Amino acid sequence: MVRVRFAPSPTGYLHVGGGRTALFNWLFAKAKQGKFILRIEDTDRERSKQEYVDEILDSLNWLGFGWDEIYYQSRRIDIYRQEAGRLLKEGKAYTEKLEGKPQEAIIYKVSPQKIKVNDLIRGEIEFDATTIKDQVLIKSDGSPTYNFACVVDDAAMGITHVIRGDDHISNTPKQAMLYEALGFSLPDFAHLPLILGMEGGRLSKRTGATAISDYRRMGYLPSALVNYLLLLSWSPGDNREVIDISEAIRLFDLKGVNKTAATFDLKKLEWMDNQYIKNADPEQLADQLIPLLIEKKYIEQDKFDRKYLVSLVKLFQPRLPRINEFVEWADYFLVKDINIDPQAQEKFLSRDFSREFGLFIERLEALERFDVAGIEATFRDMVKELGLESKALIHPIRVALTGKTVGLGLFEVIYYLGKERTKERLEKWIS
RNA sequence: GUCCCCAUCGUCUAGCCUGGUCUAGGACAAGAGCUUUUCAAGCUCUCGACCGGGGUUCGAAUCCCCGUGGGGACACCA
Repeated sequence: MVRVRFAPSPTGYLHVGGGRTALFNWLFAKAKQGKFILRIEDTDRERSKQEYVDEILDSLNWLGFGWDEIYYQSRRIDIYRQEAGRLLKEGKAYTEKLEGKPQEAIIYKVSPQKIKVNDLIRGEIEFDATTIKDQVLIKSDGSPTYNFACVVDDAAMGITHVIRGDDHISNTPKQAMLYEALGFSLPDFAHLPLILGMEGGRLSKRTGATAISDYRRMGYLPSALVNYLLLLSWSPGDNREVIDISEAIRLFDLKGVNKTAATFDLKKLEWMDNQYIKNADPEQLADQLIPLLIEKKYIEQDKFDRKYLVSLVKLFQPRLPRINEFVEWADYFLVKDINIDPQAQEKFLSRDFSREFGLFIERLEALERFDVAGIEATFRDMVKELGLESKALIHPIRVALTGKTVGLGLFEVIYYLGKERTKERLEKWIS
């Protein structure tokens, strides 16, 4: 049975690279009907924080990667000491006390040899152990080092496939030696290419958000982020790109993972997010928006028209790159006093429209069927009578009603704004 | 510095293993146009890549070597 693990260290938030590693592990487990194990590598007591553990678990849950088992290394210290003691007894390790350190450390004696590791993604990689120095197993404070705890745990937890970031390649020979010394059999290794920032090099705060929780906060749909991450260094082999998670489980294979580092591209993520927003349930999107709208004071808790909100969400769904954008894009449907973009005003409302706006209000008042088609028909008639081009009036009205130069079709705007609000906003421009 | 990994459009990638069907395909971005109303939606089109050099071969994006470039790792951090 396949058993894989994701082993984050709670010394920081779960970042995009970690999320992708978790995804591939989880996917591999699902595809092979194996187990996905979560191991919190919290042996560094100084830097490990409970808040980070919470944040990592939250992010993983949000992404939808449930785990079958969870372990904390901090609770397994005895096991590591015991295993190190064994190596000591067998003469494979020695102790050393450094000046200023509380106790002796246990150190593994590296013997010169060639170490070959087979990587499922890269094939055979050879290392020369003479370039590797003796490895500390147990530090002077009694805690294990990363490489040692990792090996002891992977063996103890029956991990069959170690799927992790490329940055661990150079740890692999060190770990391979420890497997052998401890008498454990080697798991399969698969090193995933790194995710780079737009300017090359590591994804960093400078080049954009790095934490999964940042993307959550910005309003990306987890399904879209997961789909985007899936496409970084993996491809189904054909041209499919929008692949939901159940299809991904069916298609995923380590063979489809390529060796090249991928650059994180926010534009494509936005496009992907829009693909998912389009197909999302508007009721659910509305639920997600409600707290934001309340915070903005656009609506009041339990005092708003939910049906109306949902209909607005539907209207904007095809266009939103992130659901949170709705707050800025649809504000004029929700607030009493709209903000008018000064440039838009300058461009479209610099002359006097009293006559046209006044006439339009009259016609709307007289309109029998106040629906999109009716509004459009009456507008077209009026424009014709005035001998104007429709766009000569459409843009100024849009700016007066929405404060923006871009947005929905004007007649939809009027319909959803309603007769009264349309009138009020147009009247402001009549002198 | 030492060790390791990688190399197809600006970006994500297909093709590479099993050389010919590749005048290299798709997507994002960008640009142009259409949509008797905007674009931030939709549709159409355009731009745009096999890092360089040597081999091997009738033939190389595909195989081999060297160079160059990029990335990663070299802690009693993980």
